[in-house]
Amino acid sequence: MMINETQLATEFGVSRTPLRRVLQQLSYEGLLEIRNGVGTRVTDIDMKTFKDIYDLRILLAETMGSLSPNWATDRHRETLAELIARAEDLRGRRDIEGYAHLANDLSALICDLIGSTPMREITDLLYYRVARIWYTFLPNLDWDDVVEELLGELKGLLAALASNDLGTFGKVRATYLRWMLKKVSRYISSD
Amino acid sequence: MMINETQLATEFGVSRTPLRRVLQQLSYEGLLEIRNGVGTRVTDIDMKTFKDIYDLRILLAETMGSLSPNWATDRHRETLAELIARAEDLRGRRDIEGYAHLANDLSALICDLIGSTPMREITDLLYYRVARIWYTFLPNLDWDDVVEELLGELKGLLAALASNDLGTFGKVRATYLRWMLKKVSRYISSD
DNA sequence: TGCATCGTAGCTGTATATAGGTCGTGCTCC
DNA sequence: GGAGCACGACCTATATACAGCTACGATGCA
Repeated sequence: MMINETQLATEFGVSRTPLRRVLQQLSYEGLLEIRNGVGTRVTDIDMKTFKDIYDLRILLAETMGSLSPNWATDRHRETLAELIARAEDLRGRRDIEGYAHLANDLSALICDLIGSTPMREITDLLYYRVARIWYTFLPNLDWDDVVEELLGELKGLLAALASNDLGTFGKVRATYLRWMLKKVSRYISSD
Repeated sequence: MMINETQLATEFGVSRTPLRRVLQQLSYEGLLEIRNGVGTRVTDIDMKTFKDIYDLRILLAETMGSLSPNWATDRHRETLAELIARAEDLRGRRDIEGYAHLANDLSALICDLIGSTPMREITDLLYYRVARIWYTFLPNLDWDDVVEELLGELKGLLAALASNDLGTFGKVRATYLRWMLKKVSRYISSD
């Protein structure tokens, strides 16, 4: 998808200057490619990069328990319980946008449990870098399968939070990430 | 240290626009703090963040052998040999700027051995985020001690490269990072 | 003398005109 | 007919003027 600065600036009701500030940050985060004289386009991602990012996310998830974790509070547990309710609501109802919002909120919750600021920022960055790719694959996967796997993760995460065990929490998350990677890899190879 | 956009733009012979692009990126990387109506200042770093970043760098270094490493070439070994020569030249000659350049080049060499693009970018980012802090501590440390430790690392790295063992390479690097962290921590606590 | 308030200097944020770069198209020349 | 070159449309990059924000100090009043 191509992006036109003037057009987008008009659409948002601002001038090109603040818009460019945002575009350049997105470019820096790897979501856009800006080429002088040509245009700006949303990057697509190759399979190697996709796997590299997932490997890194898995590594970070497995380590989140040992690198200055935050203390889990009741608020975290309540939020997670809400997410489980929303996930159960997704059963049988093919709502990709709903799944996306749920995944975003879950990512935010997890980041909130990471006490190390640089690790939190990187975890957040890597999530948004592959999220959009994952969503493009979602329509090709078995919906019930995806929802059940998500529910399994959420319940595992809540159990870990209940005993305040962020080590296990990270391990559960890593398992889920591995599952996602495997799911997408299989789709790619069969493409 | 405070930064004035207009002044700095004049100094570099460009207008404020491209300068601001750079400042905003540095701000995004956490090296600057930009406040509307007030000014832009170089951030200083608290000890917790410093330790968090080092913990993360150590983790990444230890994992660089297993997460899609690049193949070491003769060019890498030659460059490393040059770095060793430069380090030996530093013996007895208290040249902090020379040490800084050496460390930068070493960091670039290491990043060049990381095949995973996101991991390489993060490794690079984290290096530059703490490098300037390290240099402010350098004058307070025993120079010979620092140079010998660096030489020890460089030789260890070269030995690992010789047998094309990036796992060991990362372990050696991690050991050096731990030493740096310990050195600075001790200085902080005794301050 | 203490305090509140307002003005102002100086900074970053935004808008906009202009410059510079890239690629496609069509003409020209071989 | 084909290759090469010049031109123009369209894009991002930069320069610059102006608006908005913040901190601080001067000033007037209690």
